[in-house]
Amino acid sequence: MADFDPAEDELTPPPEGTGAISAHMTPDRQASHFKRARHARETEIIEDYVELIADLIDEQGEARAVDIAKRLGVTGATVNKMVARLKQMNLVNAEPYRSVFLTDEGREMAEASRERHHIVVALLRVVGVDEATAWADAEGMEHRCSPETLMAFKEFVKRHKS
Amino acid sequence: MADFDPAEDELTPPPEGTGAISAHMTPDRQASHFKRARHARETEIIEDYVELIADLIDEQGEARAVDIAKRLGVTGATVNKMVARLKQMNLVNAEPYRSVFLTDEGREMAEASRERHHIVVALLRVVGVDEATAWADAEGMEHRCSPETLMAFKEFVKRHKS
DNA sequence: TATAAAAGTTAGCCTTGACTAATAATTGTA
DNA sequence: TACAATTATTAGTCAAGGCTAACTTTTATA
Ligand SMILES: [Mn+2]
Ligand SMILES: [Mn+2]
Ligand SMILES: [Mn+2]
Ligand SMILES: [Mn+2]
Repeated sequence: MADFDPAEDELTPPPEGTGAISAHMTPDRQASHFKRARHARETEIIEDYVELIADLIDEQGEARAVDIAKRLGVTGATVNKMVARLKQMNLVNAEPYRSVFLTDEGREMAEASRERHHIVVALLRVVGVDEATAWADAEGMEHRCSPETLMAFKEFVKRHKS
Repeated sequence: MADFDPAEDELTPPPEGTGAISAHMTPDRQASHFKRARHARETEIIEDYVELIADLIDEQGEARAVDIAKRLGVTGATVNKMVARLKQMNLVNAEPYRSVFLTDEGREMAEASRERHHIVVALLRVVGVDEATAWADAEGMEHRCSPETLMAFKEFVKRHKS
């Protein structure tokens, strides 16, 4: 952790040949892309949990561990441990044997995740991906799009929604 | 590992409300999306190593551990351990104190990864993402697009290349 | 050709995010 | 209200993918 420092993350122009390196893509800049990618990997699971907890609360009135486990396809033990982490991070409130609730911070993250998720699905649909595939692929892609890219997706979708 | 079985991975239609579940998005289907996503996370780092090794070989004639480390932004020790894993997986050939070479299988994976990487960048450019952001975001997104989505991207780019 | 610098290796540590198995608490039902 | 079924918790295990520090080998150069 603490491997990625946004301050030194200057976005990098593209290569010219087949490989990745050119005058614009120095080893250092490429390394910063990989660091950014590793950072995104770290937050992705947290985001999925929080978004799913919000979905359960909104759909069923509460988020029980057993339902979280069912929808994520993991065991209850895994959920239990992760909920403890989310609590530690002040994203949820949880008491033993009770269901899970979002803090204000958690709710905020959930809404943001949900919006990104939907933008990615919409973009995929607009460029011709079928609905089933769009929902499947968005589950991973959503975590790897920068705000800039999401904004571009949003505007592109708006222009091509017809 | 071995958590994702492509056979039972039926692609899933979308939700209707705000949350994720509807008649078409059952808990089971949503779980299969998450499993697919976890599977992609597992292979992503392997793909980055192999693609980078190919880049180094093509650009510099050989892939030395020190250069792999520099471009990935990790330590030499990390590269050493990972190269041992790649060798185990029959993706590279490597001897102590010598640089790393791709097996036929490794070269194949590298070419495929490279192509996906370029398709994703091209798609992002077409929908209005600037070049620097496109290269940064593609580093993560490239691993999370299904073949169906990549095909859609490819065709969309072809139609909108002008 | 010595010697210093650079590169590679190894051992040991850490966190994350899975798992199983055993146990405990809660909830539904006869 | 008992008791069974469901749900939650805890303890222990594991692999992946990072790290540092110490050491060895190779390579470059004085
Ligand atoms: Mn999501
Ligand atoms: Mn997701
Ligand atoms: Mn790539
Ligand atoms: Mn990548």
